[in-house]
Amino acid sequence: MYVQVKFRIFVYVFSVMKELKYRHIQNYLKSKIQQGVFKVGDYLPSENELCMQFSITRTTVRKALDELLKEGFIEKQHGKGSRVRERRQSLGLLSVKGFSEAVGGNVKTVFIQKPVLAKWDTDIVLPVSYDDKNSPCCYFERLRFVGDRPVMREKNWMAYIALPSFLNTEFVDGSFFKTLSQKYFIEIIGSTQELRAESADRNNARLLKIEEDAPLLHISIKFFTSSAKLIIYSELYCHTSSYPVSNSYFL
Amino acid sequence: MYVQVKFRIFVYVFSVMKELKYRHIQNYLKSKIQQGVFKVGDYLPSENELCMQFSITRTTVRKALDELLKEGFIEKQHGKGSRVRERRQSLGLLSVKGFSEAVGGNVKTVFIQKPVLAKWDTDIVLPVSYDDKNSPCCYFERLRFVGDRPVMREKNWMAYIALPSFLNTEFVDGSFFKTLSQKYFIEIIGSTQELRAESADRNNARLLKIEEDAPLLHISIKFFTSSAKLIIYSELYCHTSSYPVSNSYFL
DNA sequence: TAGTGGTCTAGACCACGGT
DNA sequence: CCGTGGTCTAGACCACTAG
Repeated sequence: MYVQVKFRIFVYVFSVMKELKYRHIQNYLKSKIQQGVFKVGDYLPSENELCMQFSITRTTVRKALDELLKEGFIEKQHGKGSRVRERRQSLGLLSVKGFSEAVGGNVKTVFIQKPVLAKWDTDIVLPVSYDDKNSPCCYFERLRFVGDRPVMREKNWMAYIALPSFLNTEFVDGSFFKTLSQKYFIEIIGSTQELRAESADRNNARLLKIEEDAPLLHISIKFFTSSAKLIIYSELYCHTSSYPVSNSYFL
Repeated sequence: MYVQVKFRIFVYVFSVMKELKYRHIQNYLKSKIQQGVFKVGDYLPSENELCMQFSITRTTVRKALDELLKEGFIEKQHGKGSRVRERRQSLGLLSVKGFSEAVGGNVKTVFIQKPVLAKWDTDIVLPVSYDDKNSPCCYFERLRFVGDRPVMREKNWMAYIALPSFLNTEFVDGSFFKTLSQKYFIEIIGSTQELRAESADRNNARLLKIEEDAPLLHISIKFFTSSAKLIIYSELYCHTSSYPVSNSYFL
């Protein structure tokens, strides 16, 4: 009896430690993508090749690829292969129309405040988690332009301890999310948002070059990431009269 | 040679006609859910039972259930079973805070215009598809309250021919989407949206009982459905100062 | 302990894409 | 024609839930 119990505990601990086979393949491929070994547009090894490489069956390989598909890292093409795709930014987050369409030199992002240590601001609308409040806070602020017109002010906060070396990091392609993915291997896995139409206060009016009291779209977002420690809080102020905010969802 | 070609055509037609086994199970279960045979909270037959009922393997049954999971019709519980869940309304669509939370008698929806034949309105922001423009148009308009306060005006258009008997249909639980699902077996499968902060015009100000020129959140949505013929165009005007619009996205 | 869903194996045949 | 991904079979063992 005693032996049996010990055995069961051992089995339990072992099973908790063990990484599932399909998770292993999934994480292996994901890290290769994040590291840029497999670039956007590249084809992954075929399912049969992966079977041989890892000595597993196709069912398991397909399960791993299905997960990567769900996460938006790859797309599959019958008869051709699985290809790395640009990860969907449409994770329930809204994009300013013109930021995706206008791919010429039209779009510009300017730092108003490069990442610095700061206090947790009362401007943050969505509740800041308890752990975050007990950490120093890292803050940065940007202004986004379409052509010469400022269309969005973006304020971001997060726990300093979650990204220690972030203060001195150069942004990859000027993108915060790309930086998180490629330098820290952290992905956005979810978000909650609140949207309001407000009147522009003096500061926003000045930055976005609109009249005070003009209608302004205020979006409060809390981003959850693959790192449990890192939650990103953002407040966006969008001048939507020429460039509405848009998004799509399918499936 | 000639015979071979005929044979291949036959095979092709056959394969096009044939419903995949997992699709068959998927559609079977989906229709039972939509018809209310399996209600929200009910457990579906176990995977092994479905195997026996349809004389197929568990792999195939699981594929069918995975699809239903992705579509949001069921949730799985290890060791218990697969349960019908309230289908996610969060298909990229935003819900007014308070409409989901306030489940008491607090929320009210009032028709300003019951479904009628109308013209395609120029108020529709997103492009109306060519086929739709050539059909008569069905229109209805509602006003949504939290308590006694009007918080959202909702205008809806769609092709009359896609839902012939809709003009005389009673809404299920006062919900348009529930009506589509339970009476027509049509589900929302995607949407695109545009959001703007605007100043309230006289009409919206009157209906929402706010001042003219107060900031108003204007959401334009195009819903795509499981019926290729039916696309729904909506324009929402939200008074967000007390009840912001919110949504969440995960995975 | 019985029944459920979760993972995995070792095959098979098919449809699609390009040579 | 061959290699790719898509579907499907017939098993096996495991972990979770509940009586």
